[in-house]
Amino acid sequence: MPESTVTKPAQGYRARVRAELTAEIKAAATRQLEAEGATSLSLRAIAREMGMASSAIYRYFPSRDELFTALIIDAYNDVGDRVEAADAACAPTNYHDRFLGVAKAIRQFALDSPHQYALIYGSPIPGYKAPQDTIDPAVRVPVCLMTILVDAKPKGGKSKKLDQAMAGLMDFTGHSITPVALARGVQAWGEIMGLISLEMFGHFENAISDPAVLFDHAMGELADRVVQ
Amino acid sequence: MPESTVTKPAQGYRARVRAELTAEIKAAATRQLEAEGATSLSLRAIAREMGMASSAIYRYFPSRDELFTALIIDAYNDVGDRVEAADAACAPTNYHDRFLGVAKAIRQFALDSPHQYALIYGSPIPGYKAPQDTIDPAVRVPVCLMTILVDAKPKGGKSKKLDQAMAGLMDFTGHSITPVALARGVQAWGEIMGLISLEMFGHFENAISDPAVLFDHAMGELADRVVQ
DNA sequence: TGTACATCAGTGAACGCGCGTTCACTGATGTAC
DNA sequence: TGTACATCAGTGAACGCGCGTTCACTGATGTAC
Repeated sequence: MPESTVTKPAQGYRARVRAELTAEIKAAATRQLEAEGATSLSLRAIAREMGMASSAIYRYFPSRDELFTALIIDAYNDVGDRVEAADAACAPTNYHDRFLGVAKAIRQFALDSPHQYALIYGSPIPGYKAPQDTIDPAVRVPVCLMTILVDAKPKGGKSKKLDQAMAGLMDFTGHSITPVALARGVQAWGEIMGLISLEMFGHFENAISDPAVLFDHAMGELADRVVQ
Repeated sequence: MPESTVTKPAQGYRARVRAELTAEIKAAATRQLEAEGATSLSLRAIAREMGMASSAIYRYFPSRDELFTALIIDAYNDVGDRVEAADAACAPTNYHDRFLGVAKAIRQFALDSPHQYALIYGSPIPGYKAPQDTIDPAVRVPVCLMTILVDAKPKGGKSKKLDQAMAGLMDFTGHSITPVALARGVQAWGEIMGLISLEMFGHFENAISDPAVLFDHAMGELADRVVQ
């Protein structure tokens, strides 16, 4: 309810209400995600929760898939924000802490938003094809990890085979580290995601009662190995 | 069509037909899984594919969830069979090869049956609660990995905190290796599953063009570190 | 400043579809005497 | 060996439900002159 604002409201009243409602729809969708999982997310249920006609959703998202895309991008940006913040909070040359902070930030994201985690790191949604716009948000986490790795200037042997197999990644690093060192980074990324996924998806049941302790131990050991 | 079998057919004709049809339903369900993903698996579609009334499925599986359970158990047993076979094919004291064989067997399973892989190692199916019967098949892979680890008698420090955090696993090993060594095994399991999941779920796109080369390299390095 | 028109948000009914599950039923196959 | 009965597989209709999406519409908000 903007009354007597002297300055013209930023891009108009309607645009602001629209942005708010768009956010609200995404919030309702997120809530549904948490209750039911990704595949059973329904436009009608969202509309119901918001007290509007189901057809009204189409003023904000042209289809169910577009809504999915928005949720996926938000999830990637959430974990991306956390990871970059954790990284930035460390002394730039303290690679060990930077690595550890990033790893813990990813796990914390998973614990805080398990369904968002499953949405982006679990099985792909059947029938849904991620558009190009998801790529940039998606790579923020690996980019952050690889940047730490490159900064740490790790040693490692050469390997023409590996070099070719990871051509895309090698280009990204500007060939400033060797393929074996880079592979170690990818392995670390794999170990982080693997441990978190095993935990989140129930594979530690009856075996590991305190995953946090194991994770922290593992990440300490991993950081020693990869960026020290 | 069993004609004039002298011996009485094993547990009767009907029982055999029944077993065959049960298998056929699971096969049709698997085919659907491959085409549509886990959540959109429908009893009616299976019945349609098999040319029978949708209600007939209920003679074989009392509900959709029971069918899911059967598929999940089959998937765990498939990867379990592969992993145990790969392990058994190695000289028992060649821990390096045993580890490598097991890791490659898991990845090969994922490549051969991506949707089965997603079914058991991806996001949980919303609304589905895995019953007790899935546990035994589910632990075959980690049990195999941990057995190799224990056989290799790895060194490693003590840690009361880790010991407690992994109490269940420690009990399984009969406390024959230290918690730090055991943690290294869990880390290895995490790295295997993480690298495969990143690959299968599309996170290597544009970065790693030949995941097989990276995986084999990583597993060689990992085996050196864990069981050598 | 006031008027005429264009844009937009939201409605409610409808289309066409698929789903899991139940139920009373018909025949065929097995079992007991 | 033959008969009477019980068991089982499979049918087809029905219940009650939810879904994504389209469409013509009503009012309210913005814009141009």
